[in-house]
Amino acid sequence: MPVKVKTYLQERGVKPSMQRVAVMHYLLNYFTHPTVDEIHSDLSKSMPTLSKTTVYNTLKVLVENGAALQLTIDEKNTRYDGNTHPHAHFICLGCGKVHDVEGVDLEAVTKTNHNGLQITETQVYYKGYCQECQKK
Amino acid sequence: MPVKVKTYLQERGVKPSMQRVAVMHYLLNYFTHPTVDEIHSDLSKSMPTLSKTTVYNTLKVLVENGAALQLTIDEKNTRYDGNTHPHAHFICLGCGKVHDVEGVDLEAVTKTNHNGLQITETQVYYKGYCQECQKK
DNA sequence: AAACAAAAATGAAATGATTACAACTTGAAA
DNA sequence: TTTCAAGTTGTAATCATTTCATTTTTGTTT
Repeated sequence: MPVKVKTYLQERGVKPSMQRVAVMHYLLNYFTHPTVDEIHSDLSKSMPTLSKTTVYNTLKVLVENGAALQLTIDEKNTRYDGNTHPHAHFICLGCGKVHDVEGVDLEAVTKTNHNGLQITETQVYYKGYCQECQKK
Repeated sequence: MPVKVKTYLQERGVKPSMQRVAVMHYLLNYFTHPTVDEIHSDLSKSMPTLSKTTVYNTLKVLVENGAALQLTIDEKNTRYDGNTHPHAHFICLGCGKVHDVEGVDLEAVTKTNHNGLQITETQVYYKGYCQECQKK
């Protein structure tokens, strides 16, 4: 771990409770773009009392403080990403997995003049089929 | 109306029932990126027996046949767009309105080499504050 | 035109993600 | 150590969406 998760949260103005550290730690180690359910059920193994409400609350706090990204690429479930560096996403319509897409210059996409709109966030979503699923 | 909605649907392989024509007509006349609820409650005025399930079914058919776009820019509600020409979208975090954003070259955004991913759709979403809401 | 079959529409009920809320716990400050 | 605000928990409510059985419509065949 490069930086302690506790410090990571404090630097972003998030009080580091045990539960918040656990969720943040999860997001900084598994870049699978997990759903609330996945985070909750995985963490429950080592923290049996962790409630799903807390996972919801925590993710809300993390997103509000720029410590996580909220993705709406998947119509079924909101997904979260601990990688807050701007990047695009791809969802496979075959297997449902979400991947990062590097090499898309989001800065460039955003810089265009947009008629006085004040843009705070840019999301680029691709849908299609991953290499695995193309074979089938 | 440039082309009859009935013809418009037939050209896209959608059987033009009364309900489908009504929904498609709505999307081709109101580019407000409406929710299912908005479509249903507006159309209900002139078609009191229209069920919300039918609106859901119809929108699914329209999206599957490329006659409408489904937007997930708004976390609360799925929104639909009768403008299927590729374009970016903006949602105002103040008032919640969704606007089209012209001048973003989606072709260019998509053309980049993405490691063998087969991309069938690209969505570009901006979030922020519209001119009106910036004043407040 | 009657009979039929397939497709579409309907409304009620079920599902499932998310939110609201009241009670309980924790941890830092006085 | 008492106090208080913030955080956590579990249950219940909410609300968008889906499922499903029934009814209606439509087009086709006799």
